[in-house]
Amino acid sequence: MFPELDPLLHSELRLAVMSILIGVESADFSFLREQTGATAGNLSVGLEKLAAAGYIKIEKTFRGKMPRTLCRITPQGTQAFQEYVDVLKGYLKI
Amino acid sequence: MFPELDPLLHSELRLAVMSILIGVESADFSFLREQTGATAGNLSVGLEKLAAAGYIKIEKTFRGKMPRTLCRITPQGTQAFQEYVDVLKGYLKI
DNA sequence: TAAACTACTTTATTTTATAAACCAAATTAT
DNA sequence: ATAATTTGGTTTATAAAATAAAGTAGTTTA
Repeated sequence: MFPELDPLLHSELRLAVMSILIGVESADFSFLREQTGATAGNLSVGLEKLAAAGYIKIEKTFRGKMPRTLCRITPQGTQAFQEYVDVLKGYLKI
Repeated sequence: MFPELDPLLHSELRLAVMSILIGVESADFSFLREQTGATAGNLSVGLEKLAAAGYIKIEKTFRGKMPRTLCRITPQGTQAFQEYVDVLKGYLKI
């Protein structure tokens, strides 16, 4: 009746991050920070968790001399997100 | 861009409870326990939180000699649930 | 060259969720 | 009759998570 909601995605911040990443080729740390309104610390931890699960891929590069953390969703991430949405629809009856 | 998801509803158990209650006139503790699969302790705490927020009303009665805890959603609860769904739709783009 | 800013990570604190233990009465079995 | 089990929960303790604070490393601006 109420299958489990992937706990990794059932978090306001991580869900927002995935929601952004699913719509773009890639996004950097600052952009995700602006869009989500999260603090840098929370975002850092959140991204690390998503990466550890294989839902996103983090690529560290430089833009000129400044460090830059690029994130992109993986196929597993896309699938997990889609599944989460489907399960949630059952909860919400939508 | 990402408005807050009511933290009281953004919990797997409490969301499941609300999802049940929104569709029925009332439901008792045992029924909610069966449907959600939650332990009695977690359900007890969860219901108390929803009641404290005014999202549900808890009525303690007896069925014969056995105690019975009846729960029903309140108008505020219905509204909060609806709002939660709407906000979530923004996250999920559905 | 000192202050302030960018781009983070790490650690600590608070909150929340989960699980375990407990309680009281009712029912069932011996 | 009484002991064991079940029902219907609450309370308390533990584990996990989210949030916030502090720290690091380097860059840009005044």
